[in-house]
Amino acid sequence: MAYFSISIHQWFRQSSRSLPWRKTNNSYKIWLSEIILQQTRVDQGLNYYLKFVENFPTVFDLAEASEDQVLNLWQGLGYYSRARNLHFTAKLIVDQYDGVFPTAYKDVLSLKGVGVYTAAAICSFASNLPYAVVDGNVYRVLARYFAVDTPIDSTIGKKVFQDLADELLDREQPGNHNQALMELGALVCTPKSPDCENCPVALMCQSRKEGTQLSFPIKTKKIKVRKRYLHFFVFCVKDKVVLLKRDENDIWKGLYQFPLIETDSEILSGDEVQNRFGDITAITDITLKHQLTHQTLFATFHRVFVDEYQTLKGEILVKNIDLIDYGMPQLLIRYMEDRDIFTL
DNA sequence: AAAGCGGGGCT
DNA sequence: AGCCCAGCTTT
Repeated sequence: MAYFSISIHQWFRQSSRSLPWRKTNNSYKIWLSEIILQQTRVDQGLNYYLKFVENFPTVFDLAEASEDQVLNLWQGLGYYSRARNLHFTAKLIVDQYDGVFPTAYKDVLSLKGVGVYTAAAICSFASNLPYAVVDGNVYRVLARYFAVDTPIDSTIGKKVFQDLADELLDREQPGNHNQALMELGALVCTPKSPDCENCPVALMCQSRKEGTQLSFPIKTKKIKVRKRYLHFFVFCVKDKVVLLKRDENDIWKGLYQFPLIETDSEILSGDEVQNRFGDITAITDITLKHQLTHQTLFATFHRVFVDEYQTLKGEILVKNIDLIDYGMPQLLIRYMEDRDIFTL
């Protein structure tokens, strides 16, 4: 076997973290862990994984849950389409596969929320099938090891790195090989300060020879952040508040929020409030800044105290103590905790 | 091919 | 403030 694979295997046996999804070959649990970990650090996803396994021990339990329950449990983890697709796929596996998680790569890849990385991960971890994973860690490790200057965020780059990973794959134990490669990226070949002194393949690492580790991997696209101004109206109706579900293709789809007026600047005119809600007395509370990857949100909260409220289409009245059961954006959770709205 | 989608940790 | 994370879907 090749130097690279032998070296990372040995390192992996000695230095890998003990993680719950590595102790099973239950493809349901492996699938669950992979969806949770998409674009998410292990430290952040671990508790969610434990919660989900506890609440939904089998795919049948997940399929029987409501989407609201699943989103509520997913609350705070971000990229909520993952939760909606997870639930959709659980129902599909029960309906179309009698609850038996598919094994063949093409079947796994066809599942909603499963792309080429996740399909390769599930197939190699659960069934030891020879598919090479390419995630953010793999891009970084391979780009540095071979000093590949092809941008990873280009179509050609994706192919170059997938081909490289395919060639490098240890076909005797693809599952261990894939995990070792990713673990190396997560623990040693880290983005900002790689621990080359303790890297098992430092001897043959091309970028280390050149001292150019930090210039890899190459990315061309820059993140552009747009500003948004959100005015939330917290209608307090005795011991209840008004919520509605976000159903647009926008951030937080599927989560619940307070009635909202979005504006082009921080200015909200009285006319806009009048047109939307009629004659109300709103007390402007506070503006919170909330940073998402691609958006900077300025959320101003207005409190409206009324004895009665005629709900409009899609709106519901929820007791404050029951708010905990609704999946809501982290920004609103933060506000409600600050104002003790959960217990009001 | 490019844009859109969260939240948190690290530098 | 910018970058990155066990990426995928939609446009």
